[in-house]
Amino acid sequence: MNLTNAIADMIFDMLEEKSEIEFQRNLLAQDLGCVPSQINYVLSSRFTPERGFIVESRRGGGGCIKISRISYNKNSLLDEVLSSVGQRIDEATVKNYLVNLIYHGFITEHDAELILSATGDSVLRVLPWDYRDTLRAVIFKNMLLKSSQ
Amino acid sequence: MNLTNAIADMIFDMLEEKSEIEFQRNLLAQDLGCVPSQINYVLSSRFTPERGFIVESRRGGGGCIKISRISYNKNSLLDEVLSSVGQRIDEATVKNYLVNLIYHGFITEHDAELILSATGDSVLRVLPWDYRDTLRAVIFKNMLLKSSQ
DNA sequence: TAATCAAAGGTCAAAGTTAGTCAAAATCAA
DNA sequence: TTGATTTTGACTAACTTTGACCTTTGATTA
Repeated sequence: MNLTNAIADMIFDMLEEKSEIEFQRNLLAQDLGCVPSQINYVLSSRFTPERGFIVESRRGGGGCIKISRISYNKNSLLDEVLSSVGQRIDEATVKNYLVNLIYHGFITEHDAELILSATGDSVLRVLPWDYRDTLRAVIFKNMLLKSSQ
Repeated sequence: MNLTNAIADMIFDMLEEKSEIEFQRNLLAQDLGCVPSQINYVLSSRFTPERGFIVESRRGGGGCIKISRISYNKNSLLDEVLSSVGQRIDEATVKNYLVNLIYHGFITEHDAELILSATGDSVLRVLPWDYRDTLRAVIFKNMLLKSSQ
Protein backbone atom coordinates (compact mmCIF):
# COMPACT_ATOMS: atom_id res chain seq x y z
CA MET A 1 0.00 0.00 0.00
CA ASN A 2 1.22 3.45 -0.77
CA LEU A 3 1.82 6.22 1.72
CA THR A 4 -1.22 8.23 0.76
CA ASN A 5 -3.64 5.38 1.38
CA ALA A 6 -1.93 4.44 4.61
CA ILE A 7 -2.23 7.95 5.95
CA ALA A 8 -5.79 8.25 4.73
CA ASP A 9 -6.76 4.99 6.44
CA MET A 10 -5.19 6.14 9.64
CA ILE A 11 -7.19 9.34 9.57
CA PHE A 12 -10.35 7.42 8.68
CA ASP A 13 -9.80 5.27 11.73
CA MET A 14 -9.39 8.27 13.94
CA LEU A 15 -12.62 9.66 12.56
CA GLU A 16 -14.40 6.43 13.41
CA GLU A 17 -13.93 7.19 17.06
CA LYS A 18 -14.50 10.92 17.07
CA SER A 19 -16.43 12.70 14.38
CA GLU A 20 -13.92 15.48 14.53
CA ILE A 21 -10.16 15.42 14.90
CA GLU A 22 -7.52 18.07 15.21
CA PHE A 23 -3.78 17.79 14.77
CA GLN A 24 -0.63 19.67 13.82
CA ARG A 25 0.48 19.04 10.30
CA ASN A 26 4.19 18.99 11.05
CA LEU A 27 3.86 16.68 14.03
CA LEU A 28 1.74 14.20 12.13
CA ALA A 29 4.18 14.28 9.24
CA GLN A 30 7.01 13.66 11.64
CA ASP A 31 5.20 10.72 13.26
CA LEU A 32 4.54 9.25 9.86
CA GLY A 33 7.99 9.96 8.51
CA CYS A 34 6.79 11.92 5.53
CA VAL A 35 7.12 15.49 4.33
CA PRO A 36 4.47 17.88 5.63
CA SER A 37 3.04 18.62 2.24
CA GLN A 38 2.19 14.94 1.89
CA ILE A 39 -0.53 15.59 4.44
CA ASN A 40 -1.98 18.23 2.18
CA TYR A 41 -2.01 15.83 -0.71
CA VAL A 42 -3.86 13.24 1.32
CA LEU A 43 -6.40 15.80 2.46
CA SER A 44 -7.05 17.22 -0.97
CA SER A 45 -7.32 13.86 -2.64
CA ARG A 46 -9.18 11.87 0.03
CA PHE A 47 -11.00 14.21 2.38
CA THR A 48 -13.09 16.13 -0.09
CA PRO A 49 -16.64 17.46 0.25
CA GLU A 50 -17.76 14.81 -2.25
CA ARG A 51 -16.78 12.24 0.34
CA GLY A 52 -18.41 14.08 3.19
CA PHE A 53 -15.49 15.78 4.88
CA ILE A 54 -14.88 19.30 6.01
CA VAL A 55 -11.27 20.37 6.47
CA GLU A 56 -10.36 23.56 8.26
CA SER A 57 -7.00 24.91 9.35
CA ARG A 58 -5.22 27.73 11.06
CA ARG A 59 -1.65 28.88 10.46
CA GLY A 60 0.80 30.52 12.83
CA GLY A 61 1.57 29.75 16.44
CA GLY A 62 -0.95 27.27 17.80
CA GLY A 63 -2.05 26.48 14.27
CA CYS A 64 -3.61 23.14 13.40
CA ILE A 65 -5.74 21.18 10.98
CA LYS A 66 -9.26 20.08 11.83
CA ILE A 67 -11.18 17.42 9.94
CA SER A 68 -14.81 16.65 10.55
CA ARG A 69 -17.02 14.07 8.97
CA ILE A 70 -20.63 14.46 8.16
CA SER A 71 -22.70 11.61 9.44
CA TYR A 72 -24.94 10.41 6.73
CA ASN A 73 -25.88 6.97 5.59
CA LYS A 74 -24.09 5.52 2.65
CA ASN A 75 -26.31 5.59 -0.38
CA SER A 76 -28.46 8.24 1.23
CA LEU A 77 -29.80 11.02 -0.90
CA LEU A 78 -27.22 13.44 0.44
CA ASP A 79 -24.38 11.08 -0.35
CA GLU A 80 -25.76 10.65 -3.81
CA VAL A 81 -26.12 14.36 -4.46
CA LEU A 82 -22.65 15.19 -3.20
CA SER A 83 -21.01 12.57 -5.32
CA SER A 84 -23.07 13.18 -8.43
CA VAL A 85 -22.65 16.93 -8.62
CA GLY A 86 -19.64 17.31 -10.84
CA GLN A 87 -17.30 20.19 -11.49
CA ARG A 88 -20.06 22.40 -12.81
CA ILE A 89 -23.74 22.88 -12.15
CA ASP A 90 -26.36 25.38 -13.30
CA GLU A 91 -28.95 27.13 -11.19
CA ALA A 92 -31.90 25.08 -12.39
CA THR A 93 -30.19 21.85 -11.42
CA VAL A 94 -29.35 23.19 -7.99
CA LYS A 95 -33.02 24.03 -7.53
CA ASN A 96 -34.05 20.55 -8.55
CA TYR A 97 -31.70 18.95 -6.09
CA LEU A 98 -32.91 21.27 -3.35
CA VAL A 99 -36.56 20.47 -3.94
CA ASN A 100 -35.75 16.83 -3.65
CA LEU A 101 -33.60 17.26 -0.56
CA ILE A 102 -36.29 19.29 1.18
CA TYR A 103 -38.92 16.75 0.23
CA HIS A 104 -36.93 13.97 1.83
CA GLY A 105 -36.18 16.02 4.89
CA PHE A 106 -32.43 16.26 4.42
CA ILE A 107 -32.35 20.03 4.65
CA THR A 108 -34.74 22.73 5.78
CA GLU A 109 -36.45 25.19 3.49
CA HIS A 110 -34.60 27.96 5.23
CA ASP A 111 -31.23 26.41 4.43
CA ALA A 112 -32.30 25.85 0.86
CA GLU A 113 -33.14 29.54 0.63
CA LEU A 114 -29.71 30.41 1.95
CA ILE A 115 -28.06 28.11 -0.52
CA LEU A 116 -29.95 29.74 -3.33
CA SER A 117 -29.07 33.19 -2.10
CA ALA A 118 -25.41 32.24 -2.42
CA THR A 119 -25.56 30.32 -5.68
CA GLY A 120 -28.25 32.06 -7.68
CA ASP A 121 -27.49 33.54 -11.07
CA SER A 122 -28.40 36.96 -9.77
CA VAL A 123 -25.38 36.76 -7.48
CA LEU A 124 -22.92 34.91 -9.68
CA ARG A 125 -23.67 37.29 -12.52
CA VAL A 126 -20.79 39.44 -11.29
CA LEU A 127 -18.48 36.68 -12.50
CA PRO A 128 -17.42 36.05 -16.06
CA TRP A 129 -19.71 33.48 -17.61
CA ASP A 130 -17.28 30.60 -17.60
CA TYR A 131 -16.62 30.69 -13.86
CA ARG A 132 -20.24 30.67 -12.73
CA ASP A 133 -21.15 27.00 -12.91
CA THR A 134 -17.81 25.91 -11.52
CA LEU A 135 -18.03 28.12 -8.48
CA ARG A 136 -21.68 27.22 -8.01
CA ALA A 137 -20.78 23.56 -7.81
CA VAL A 138 -18.12 24.19 -5.18
CA ILE A 139 -20.33 26.41 -3.04
CA PHE A 140 -23.30 24.09 -3.37
CA LYS A 141 -21.42 21.03 -2.17
CA ASN A 142 -19.76 22.92 0.62
CA MET A 143 -22.99 24.41 1.91
CA LEU A 144 -24.86 21.14 1.65
CA LEU A 145 -22.27 19.55 3.88
CA LYS A 146 -22.51 22.30 6.47
CA SER A 147 -26.26 22.38 6.35
CA SER A 148 -26.55 18.71 7.15
CA GLN A 149 -24.04 18.85 9.97
CA MET B 1 -3.98 27.16 22.55
CA ASN B 2 -1.81 30.14 21.88
CA LEU B 3 -1.26 33.12 24.11
CA THR B 4 -3.36 35.48 22.08
CA ASN B 5 -6.49 33.35 22.28
CA ALA B 6 -5.98 32.73 25.98
CA ILE B 7 -5.74 36.42 26.71
CA ALA B 8 -8.68 37.19 24.45
CA ASP B 9 -10.83 34.59 26.21
CA MET B 10 -9.91 36.03 29.55
CA ILE B 11 -10.95 39.49 28.47
CA PHE B 12 -14.20 38.14 26.97
CA ASP B 13 -14.99 36.57 30.31
CA MET B 14 -14.37 39.79 32.13
CA LEU B 15 -16.70 41.56 29.72
CA GLU B 16 -19.44 39.04 30.40
CA GLU B 17 -19.56 40.21 33.97
CA LYS B 18 -19.18 43.93 33.50
CA SER B 19 -20.13 45.67 30.30
CA GLU B 20 -17.02 47.77 30.55
CA ILE B 21 -13.60 46.96 31.88
CA GLU B 22 -10.56 49.03 32.58
CA PHE B 23 -7.01 47.94 33.31
CA GLN B 24 -3.37 48.90 33.09
CA ARG B 25 -1.57 47.37 30.18
CA ASN B 26 1.71 46.76 31.97
CA LEU B 27 0.09 45.18 35.01
CA LEU B 28 -2.02 42.84 32.92
CA ALA B 29 1.02 41.87 30.88
CA GLN B 30 2.94 41.21 34.06
CA ASP B 31 0.13 39.03 35.46
CA LEU B 32 0.02 37.08 32.23
CA GLY B 33 3.76 36.83 31.87
CA CYS B 34 3.86 38.39 28.44
CA VAL B 35 5.32 41.53 26.94
CA PRO B 36 3.08 44.59 27.08
CA SER B 37 2.79 44.91 23.33
CA GLN B 38 1.19 41.48 23.24
CA ILE B 39 -1.85 43.11 24.78
CA ASN B 40 -1.98 45.52 21.86
CA TYR B 41 -1.86 42.65 19.43
CA VAL B 42 -4.75 40.93 21.17
CA LEU B 43 -6.78 44.11 21.14
CA SER B 44 -6.15 44.93 17.52
CA SER B 45 -6.83 41.42 16.30
CA ARG B 46 -9.73 40.42 18.57
CA PHE B 47 -11.44 43.53 19.89
CA THR B 48 -12.15 45.36 16.67
CA PRO B 49 -15.16 47.54 15.82
CA GLU B 50 -16.33 44.83 13.39
CA ARG B 51 -16.62 42.52 16.35
CA GLY B 52 -18.50 45.17 18.24
CA PHE B 53 -15.91 46.54 20.63
CA ILE B 54 -14.69 49.98 21.53
CA VAL B 55 -11.18 50.28 22.89
CA GLU B 56 -10.04 53.52 24.45
CA SER B 57 -6.85 54.37 26.31
CA ARG B 58 -4.96 57.08 28.06
CA ARG B 59 -1.19 57.35 28.38
CA GLY B 60 0.88 58.87 31.12
CA GLY B 61 0.61 58.51 34.86
CA GLY B 62 -2.67 56.88 35.81
CA GLY B 63 -3.15 55.80 32.22
CA CYS B 64 -5.22 52.75 31.37
CA ILE B 65 -7.07 50.82 28.69
CA LYS B 66 -10.85 50.65 28.60
CA ILE B 67 -12.85 48.12 26.62
CA SER B 68 -16.58 48.18 26.13
CA ARG B 69 -19.14 46.76 23.74
CA ILE B 70 -20.87 48.90 21.18
CA SER B 71 -24.60 48.90 21.83
CA TYR B 72 -26.99 48.59 18.94
CA ASN B 73 -30.66 49.32 18.51
CA LYS B 74 -32.99 46.77 17.03
CA ASN B 75 -31.86 46.03 13.48
CA SER B 76 -29.30 48.80 13.52
CA LEU B 77 -26.43 46.34 13.60
CA LEU B 78 -27.70 44.61 10.51
CA ASP B 79 -28.16 47.93 8.71
CA GLU B 80 -24.75 49.03 9.80
CA VAL B 81 -23.06 45.90 8.57
CA LEU B 82 -24.88 45.95 5.26
CA SER B 83 -24.02 49.57 4.64
CA SER B 84 -20.43 49.37 5.76
CA VAL B 85 -19.54 46.36 3.66
CA GLY B 86 -18.36 47.88 0.43
CA GLN B 87 -17.67 46.36 -2.95
CA ARG B 88 -15.04 44.05 -1.55
CA ILE B 89 -14.43 42.22 1.71
CA ASP B 90 -11.90 39.66 2.90
CA GLU B 91 -12.59 36.48 4.82
CA ALA B 92 -11.26 37.72 8.16
CA THR B 93 -13.57 40.72 8.11
CA VAL B 94 -16.58 38.56 7.29
CA LYS B 95 -15.73 36.39 10.27
CA ASN B 96 -15.47 39.43 12.51
CA TYR B 97 -18.87 40.71 11.48
CA LEU B 98 -20.39 37.28 11.99
CA VAL B 99 -19.02 37.02 15.51
CA ASN B 100 -20.77 40.25 16.36
CA LEU B 101 -24.02 39.37 14.59
CA ILE B 102 -24.21 36.07 16.44
CA TYR B 103 -23.43 37.69 19.77
CA HIS B 104 -26.30 40.10 19.36
CA GLY B 105 -28.65 37.43 18.16
CA PHE B 106 -29.15 38.79 14.67
CA ILE B 107 -28.26 35.49 13.07
CA THR B 108 -27.84 31.97 14.34
CA GLU B 109 -24.53 30.17 14.57
CA HIS B 110 -25.79 27.72 12.03
CA ASP B 111 -26.49 30.45 9.51
CA ALA B 112 -23.10 31.97 10.18
CA GLU B 113 -21.52 28.60 9.42
CA LEU B 114 -23.45 28.45 6.19
CA ILE B 115 -22.34 31.92 5.25
CA LEU B 116 -18.73 30.99 5.93
CA SER B 117 -19.03 27.82 3.95
CA ALA B 118 -20.11 29.90 0.96
CA THR B 119 -17.66 32.76 1.35
CA GLY B 120 -14.52 31.14 2.74
CA ASP B 121 -11.23 31.42 0.95
CA SER B 122 -11.08 27.66 0.56
CA VAL B 123 -14.13 27.93 -1.68
CA LEU B 124 -13.46 31.17 -3.52
CA ARG B 125 -9.95 30.00 -4.20
CA VAL B 126 -11.19 28.50 -7.44
CA LEU B 127 -11.61 32.07 -8.69
CA PRO B 128 -8.87 34.35 -9.96
CA TRP B 129 -7.57 36.47 -7.14
CA ASP B 130 -9.18 39.73 -8.19
CA TYR B 131 -12.73 38.39 -8.19
CA ARG B 132 -12.67 36.83 -4.75
CA ASP B 133 -13.29 39.78 -2.47
CA THR B 134 -15.87 41.26 -4.81
CA LEU B 135 -17.93 38.12 -5.04
CA ARG B 136 -17.56 37.54 -1.32
CA ALA B 137 -19.09 40.94 -0.62
CA VAL B 138 -22.05 40.21 -2.89
CA ILE B 139 -22.73 36.77 -1.44
CA PHE B 140 -22.25 37.96 2.12
CA LYS B 141 -24.74 40.79 1.82
CA ASN B 142 -27.23 38.66 -0.04
CA MET B 143 -27.11 35.85 2.50
CA LEU B 144 -27.30 38.22 5.43
CA LEU B 145 -30.49 39.67 4.06
CA LYS B 146 -31.96 36.23 3.51
CA SER B 147 -30.85 34.93 6.88
CA SER B 148 -32.45 37.77 8.78
CA GLN B 149 -35.76 37.48 6.98
C1' DT C 1 5.38 79.59 34.41
C1' DA C 2 8.51 76.70 32.02
C1' DA C 3 11.42 72.94 32.04
C1' DT C 4 11.98 68.44 33.42
C1' DC C 5 10.93 63.80 34.69
C1' DA C 6 8.65 59.58 35.32
C1' DA C 7 4.83 56.80 34.19
C1' DA C 8 1.89 55.21 31.34
C1' DG C 9 0.50 53.35 26.56
C1' DG C 10 1.70 52.97 21.10
C1' DT C 11 4.21 51.51 16.95
C1' DC C 12 6.70 48.81 14.08
C1' DA C 13 9.64 45.57 12.26
C1' DA C 14 12.18 41.30 12.97
C1' DA C 15 11.97 36.65 14.33
C1' DG C 16 9.31 32.62 15.20
C1' DT C 17 5.69 29.18 14.24
C1' DT C 18 2.45 27.00 11.57
C1' DA C 19 0.15 25.59 7.25
C1' DG C 20 -0.39 26.05 1.86
C1' DT C 21 1.14 25.97 -3.00
C1' DC C 22 3.24 24.41 -6.94
C1' DA C 23 5.82 22.00 -10.04
C1' DA C 24 9.38 18.60 -10.90
C1' DA C 25 10.56 13.89 -10.27
C1' DA C 26 9.23 9.30 -9.33
C1' DT C 27 6.11 5.64 -9.54
C1' DC C 28 2.16 3.05 -10.91
C1' DA C 29 -1.36 1.13 -13.87
C1' DA C 30 -3.68 0.34 -18.20
C1' DT D 1 4.31 3.46 -23.55
C1' DT D 2 1.80 6.78 -21.68
C1' DG D 3 -1.33 9.10 -18.72
C1' DA D 4 -2.60 9.41 -13.92
C1' DT D 5 -1.24 9.41 -9.28
C1' DT D 6 2.06 10.00 -5.68
C1' DT D 7 6.13 11.87 -3.48
C1' DT D 8 9.28 15.69 -2.43
C1' DG D 9 11.02 19.96 -1.28
C1' DA D 10 11.69 24.83 -2.19
C1' DC D 11 9.11 28.69 -1.77
C1' DT D 12 5.03 31.35 0.05
C1' DA D 13 1.41 33.03 3.16
C1' DA D 14 -0.75 33.69 7.58
C1' DC D 15 -0.56 34.48 12.23
C1' DT D 16 1.97 35.17 16.70
C1' DT D 17 5.53 36.74 19.81
C1' DT D 18 9.06 39.85 21.21
C1' DG D 19 11.63 43.94 22.03
C1' DA D 20 13.62 48.35 20.89
C1' DC D 21 12.23 52.81 20.39
C1' DC D 22 8.45 56.59 20.34
C1' DT D 23 4.63 59.60 22.16
C1' DT D 24 1.56 61.36 25.52
C1' DT D 25 0.30 62.91 29.99
C1' DG D 26 0.49 64.50 34.68
C1' DA D 27 3.35 65.86 38.44
C1' DT D 28 7.34 68.02 40.19
C1' DT D 29 10.75 71.37 40.33
C1' DA D 30 13.54 75.44 39.12
